[in-house]
Formats: sequence, C-alpha cells, structure tokens
Amino acid sequence: MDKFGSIKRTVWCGAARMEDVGREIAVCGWVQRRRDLGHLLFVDLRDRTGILQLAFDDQTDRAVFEKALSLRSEYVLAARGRVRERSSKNFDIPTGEVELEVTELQILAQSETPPFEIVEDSDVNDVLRLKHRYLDLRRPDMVRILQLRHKIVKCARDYFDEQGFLEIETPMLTKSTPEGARDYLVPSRVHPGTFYALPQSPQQYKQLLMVAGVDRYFQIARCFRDEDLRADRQPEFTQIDLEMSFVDEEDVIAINEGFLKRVFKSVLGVDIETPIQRIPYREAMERFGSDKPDLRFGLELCNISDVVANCGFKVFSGPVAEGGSVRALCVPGGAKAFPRKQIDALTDFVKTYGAKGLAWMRLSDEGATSSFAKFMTEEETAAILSRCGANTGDLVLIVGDASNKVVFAALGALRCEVARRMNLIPEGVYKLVWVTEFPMFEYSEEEGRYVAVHHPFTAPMDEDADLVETDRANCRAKAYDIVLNGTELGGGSIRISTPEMQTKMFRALGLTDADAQERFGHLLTAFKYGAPPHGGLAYGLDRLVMLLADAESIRDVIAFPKVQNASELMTNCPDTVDPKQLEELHITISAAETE
RNA sequence: GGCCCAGUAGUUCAGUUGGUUAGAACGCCAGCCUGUCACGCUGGAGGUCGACGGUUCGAGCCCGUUCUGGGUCGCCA
Repeated sequence: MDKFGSIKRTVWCGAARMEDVGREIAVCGWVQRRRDLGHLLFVDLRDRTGILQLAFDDQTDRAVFEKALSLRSEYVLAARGRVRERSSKNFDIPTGEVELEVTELQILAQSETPPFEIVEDSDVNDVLRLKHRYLDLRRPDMVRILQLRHKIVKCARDYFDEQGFLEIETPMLTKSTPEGARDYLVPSRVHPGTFYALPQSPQQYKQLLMVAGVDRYFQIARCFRDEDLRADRQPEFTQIDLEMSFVDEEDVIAINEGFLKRVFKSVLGVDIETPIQRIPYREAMERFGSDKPDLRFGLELCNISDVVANCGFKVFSGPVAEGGSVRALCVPGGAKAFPRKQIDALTDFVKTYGAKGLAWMRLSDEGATSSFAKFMTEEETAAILSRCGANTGDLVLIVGDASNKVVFAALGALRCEVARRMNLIPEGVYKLVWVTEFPMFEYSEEEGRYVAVHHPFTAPMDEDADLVETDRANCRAKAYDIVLNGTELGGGSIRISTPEMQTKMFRALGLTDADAQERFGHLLTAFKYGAPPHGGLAYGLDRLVMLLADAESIRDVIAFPKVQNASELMTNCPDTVDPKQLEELHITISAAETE
C-alpha cells in the first residue's frame, strides 16, 4: 500500500477528452475492471464522474507494469501519466477516445472481492445492496440519483432565496402533540420521565416564525413519523417546507408554480404549463375516485346511483338506500382486454379496498352480457350503458357500497390498475394538478369524533367559516395539494391566525379548552400578540426526487434508507443499548424480546 | 394487526411426477495471450437448497412452523 500525497488529482476520471492529449494529468478512483492481455494491461478507473482507461505495458516501465498486475476490482488508486489518443477507440463512453499512459501508480487501498458487482442497473437483491450501501452508492445510477437530488435541493435553495425566503432551522427535539401520526420519542435525562418528540413536520415552528415577522421562511426539513413503511414512505423523510405572511391561496400557489416550473426545467429540461390546472376535492373524488388523481389518462368514473336506485338487484339498490352510492368505470375496448379470468383478478383487487365485489357488463357485437343480467330488466341495463356512454367493445365495471369512501377507494384504485394493465399511461408525461377545497373535518369511527383532514391549524374557507361550529361535515378548508401523475407531491394551506378561530377549531375537534391550552398554548398565546395572515406548503422531497428520477422505490433516492420494518440493515439499528444508558434515562424495559 | 409474493454457489437464475454425484452464466483463483474495452482461450475452486420440524424407502421439490426481505390494506393531524 502506498502513502497518499505525492500524487494529487488534477482531473476527474470522466473529464478526459481529446483536447487533453499530450497533457500530464493525475486521477484517483476505484478499479472497475482489469483486462490483462499478457504483455499489455488495461484498467478501467472509476470515480463518481465516469471511467478512464489506464494503459500499462511491460516495455515502458516494468515496475509500474508489475504493480498493475496486482490490481483487483475496487482497489483504490492514484495514477499519474500522459493522456494519449487510443489506437482503437471506444465511442460507448465519453472518455473512450483517450487513455492514460501511466508512469506513476499508487495503490491507496486494496479491496476484497465485493459481494456484488459495481455495475449500472444491478439486479442484486435489496438486502445485499443495503447491507453494503457504500458499495451500492458507487454504482453510476445511484450516483446520478444523488446528483439529481442535490440539484433539486440546490434549485429550491436558489429559487426561494431569490424570492426573499430565509432558510431557518427549527428544532429536532420538540413537544409531542399526539394528533395524527405516531411520534418518535426521545427520553430526557435531565427531566426524568419526560420525553421530546422528533418533529413530524416543522408546522408550528414555522407559524411561530411568521408571528416573529420572518415573513418568508423555508427549510429543507427532516421529518419523522412512526408509521408503517410503503414503497413511497420512510419513517424519516425530508420536506421542502415553506411559509409566507400576508398571503392568500393565490399567492402561495403562484410562488410554488414558479418553483415547480424552475425545478422541472433545470432538472429535466421540461417546460410545465402554468397556471397549473385546479380541481376541487369534491370533483376529484367524483371524477377520479381520488384526491390525488392521475390525469395522464381518462377513464373517469360515472355515478349510476339514481339509475339503479329502484332496480331489482339488491347489490345496487341496497347501498343507494343506505346513503352510499353505485359508480361505474367504463373501459373503452375493455370487453376483449379483460376476459373472465382477468375480471376475477380485478375483483380480488377491489376487495383489498373494502369493496364486497365487482359487477361487470360487456358490450359486444352480440349485445350486452353482464354479471347481473338476471336481476335486471333490459331497460335498466340499457340505462346504465347509456349513462356510462358505453359503446360496443367496452367493459363497464361497477362498485356499489353503503360507504362512499369504499366506492371511491375501490374505483379510484381500479381506474389506475386498469390503465396500467391496458398500457394507457404515457411515459415522459408530467400532469400536475392542484386539488383544492379539501374538507376541513373527517369523522373518525375509531376515535368517535371529527378529526382534521389536514391539520388543526388550517383555516376554513371564508364562506364556510361558520360551519366549523354548525356543520363540520360540510366545512371546507383553505387547503391545497399539489399532485403529480397520481402522487401527492406536497400540500399546504392558509392557516388560522387569530386566537378566536383557533380556539373554535380545537373545540370542533373535541378538545377541551384546558387540553388545547396544555398542548397548543404556545400557539394560542403567540396569536394574541399580532399574528399576520399566513400560509404555506411542504413538499415531500423524496417523492419529488423519486418522480423526477423515475425511481421505483423511495429507498432508491435516500442515501441510507430503512427497510420495511423500519430497521437499517447496514448499521443494524434500532438496537439494544447498554443498561447504564437506560439507567441514566430512568427507563426500564418491561417486555424485552428474548433473543 | 390482516392479505399476497420471494428465498438454490460470491451474484443472477434453471432444477421435469419426489429418485444416482444439484446445474448454467457472470464473478473469483491459476496459466497462456501486445490494443482490449462485457477482451479471448484453457483449467480450477466454490452449495447447511434461509432455518427448524413432519410425511416418505427416498425431499431443493409435498405439509407445518419460523426467519429474512418485498408489495399492499389498516395506519400515515
């Protein structure tokens, strides 16, 4: 092994070009591959910018050649030499017209044979990749994602800085306000029996910054939620978080359309159209069965409740009578695309969303066939087809349930599934939409009370302000989500900024004034000292990177992600701790897992 | 907490109806090779078939349990 120092890098591996021919340069990197031709030896040297071929032969310098013979995959090298034109060129890589004729070689580190090859588009399983994430991150596709992520964050910093925003850090050790997601807790040593919570978002702090007169704040904010993971959900994630004073919805939306325009242009070179389309929540649910509709394809839902309200088929008439609905998805050309077996699979699919079944109707040249023909008159069947606008060759899929929530969930998901199966989703298309006028409250069966759909600091729409007290079910909020291709990228709202309305809000959520004071007293008190009207938005940075990088999993866009059970495979955490640490924290473990 | 999927060499996989000594490619090791670039050629090493238990004359294959991962519903103010 050689001591580092006498060879210092002058250029990155990926940078060498024809115009460098004749220049003396020095490069550093890892051995990607060695090609031993006997009296001639080639080594591909890789750093994060690319690959440069090093050339050795036994005539020029015997000692350097012998040293090169000992090289193996992933050895770390520093090499100095002269750039020369290759006698046979490789036009597949950017540096492929040149090579480095090495005159001085240092081996800075040896490497064991890595557990998997460091190559692009590796199909090695996730466990192995994550256990050796430092190797996984050497792969060019991972390097590109890290760079893309950096670029997006840089773009956010530049843009919001230009718009007069101050980047301010808010605490990681905060007060637990258990409303919504589970908190990660941190025990206090100094105050026995008490706990900090890691922030689920900087929400309250950023509002307090508005009271402080900061006016425009943003932060690349790490957030924590102790809930189960998904392909697009990690317990520890990052938001681009911002808040503005003296604004209404239009101002927040305008600033963010500027940001989205900028980030799409600078990262993907894509021009997005502004203003971005807006759809009220109610309409999004009716048309797409989702509050984050994917607008890259059609397949809108159709309400057939009134058509089937009095039909003989109880599966349809029942839900309508019970206050639910029956809705249909008309699939053009679906009659052939979905044979019986496929429809059975779709039935299983909708059942996962709570639907009791999936009714279907095919319209072919021979007429209509359906899963419910014997329960219905021809007129009733015809009425459904007519309502759906079904043509010959189409398939109509129908879900009815006493709960509209189930109908929307099942059909909203089915709509996307059908589009996937029929390849209706165009690639390289970015459909952004603002979903607005979210309901303020949602009744939680589990808790037996109304809970905030967004969060309890969201302001009601001006025309619905009285409904906070009188009709929670129909009260709408000044809340908006930005949705990209069916994924919620971010969300925000205009906030409540008076103690009176905030107090009303807490009461509406079933909190006593004493509870509200105990949990949110800081905010209520702050609002007594002159809170400007304010609002903001937070993006899920990881999801944004995922979509722009076209990554399948959120793990691919986070340097050191956690796996589904929220552990981290490389460092093996969470882990037990020394009893002494627990003692200092005044903690006793009551039910330890037996190892 | 529920449901679904996967686990065979270092890696990615194949493995017939349950039947002799579990194969391939890549990687690794050794030898040969002066223009390769997924170098080539020759040879070699490498396996607790995730684990445990059961059925069977016999299990990589069938059954049960379990572990590890993935997806998803619930959950995610």
